Amino acid sequence: MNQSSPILVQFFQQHPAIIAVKAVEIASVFTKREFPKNTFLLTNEKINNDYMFLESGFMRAFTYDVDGNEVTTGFYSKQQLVFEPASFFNQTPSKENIQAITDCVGWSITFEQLNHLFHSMPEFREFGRSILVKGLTSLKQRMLSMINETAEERYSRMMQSNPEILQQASLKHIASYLGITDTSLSRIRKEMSKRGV
Amino acid sequence: MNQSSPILVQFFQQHPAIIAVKAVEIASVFTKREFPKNTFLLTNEKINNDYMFLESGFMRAFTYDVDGNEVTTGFYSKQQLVFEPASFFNQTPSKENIQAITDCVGWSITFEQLNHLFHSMPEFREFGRSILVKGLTSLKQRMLSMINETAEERYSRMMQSNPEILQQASLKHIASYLGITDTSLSRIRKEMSKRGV
DNA sequence: ATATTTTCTTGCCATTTGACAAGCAATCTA
DNA sequence: TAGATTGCTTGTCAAATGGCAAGAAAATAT
Repeated sequence: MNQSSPILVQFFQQHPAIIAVKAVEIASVFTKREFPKNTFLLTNEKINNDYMFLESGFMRAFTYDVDGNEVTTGFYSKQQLVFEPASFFNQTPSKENIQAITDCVGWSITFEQLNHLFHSMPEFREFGRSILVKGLTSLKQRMLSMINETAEERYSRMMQSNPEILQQASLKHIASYLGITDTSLSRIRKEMSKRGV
Repeated sequence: MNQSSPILVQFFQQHPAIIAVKAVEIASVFTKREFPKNTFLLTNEKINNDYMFLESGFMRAFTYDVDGNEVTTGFYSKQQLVFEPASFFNQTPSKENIQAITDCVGWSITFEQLNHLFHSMPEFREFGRSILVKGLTSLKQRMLSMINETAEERYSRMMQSNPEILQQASLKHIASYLGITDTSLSRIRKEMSKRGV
């Protein structure tokens, strides 16, 4: 059995269906990974074969639009799972890149290992499903935010709910995540500070 | 064993991991449901307890924004599964409504029945996972479309990929799905027809 | 430390989209 | 069929955001 991470064990134990002993068993399958700043966990066209828990550091996912510009599709801070569901579960080439924005430490398993855990542990299946459902829910929320709110409101909301993003990611990355240009975001920041926010 | 639907059997059989005999076994658990035009499969605050395959007809899901306006979150045509993942899988009150836009016929199972199938049939688990992954993937795609494309491009894309929506849904429903006002969509239509599209 | 590159800000102007209101068309209901 | 409701279009104007370019600031490399 590998050396394993107490933080990882705790992460699984948070799930209502997973008892302590099982959390340890699950965590023991994961392998430690390190990603220095600016290196990639996943690059375009490759198959995502890491289901990775981020223990420390900060990452972002991005893809390219038709004009070749980067579009940030997600930010990941510590204590989150980092993987691209379509590529990982279908074992198909990814359209996304996942990059370490700071030095990162994580723990990962392969597709095969994950399937083995799913097969042998019903409670871990439920955990896995809840991760997908959570992903869907938060993406739906983000979609509604795109439809109903102005860019400034979306930015405000991000400041409140994920302030760490503002410290870690560049304005350009944040802007494309919010669906605006970096120019507009700069102006929004200015407006808000002028009004004392 | 219930009377069951050949269309439903075929639907499951399309999945690579599911063989004919299993498809029949799965389909047999589903119960026939009918929804006259304008009736609801799910309403706000209720727990979604139907994992439903739509055999014929057309449905839409919507929620309300802060000002109380309806926002269409999805359209469902025949041969698709209709349910709200967060409410169904977490068994929590739904923030969405799902309404029949035409008379509909479907086949559904409960949360309990689904879990039983997941538990007893690994291939159905895989099917279930692929449904969630597909949902995530198409929502991501829609998100990118919101970020990178103009409303006209989004509308064009919808005309190409889901022309049946244009025949079934009202302009207002389509507009809020595309993230614009009905007024704007009306103008976009006019512009496009002026240019001969 | 200096040079170089990247990131951020700002100005000017264009485009897209929204808000509101009015009118017309289509549909439903009694 | 008349009346009412709902759905769609259009006009005017305003707000939000983008495109482009220049410069300032910050980060990075040599």
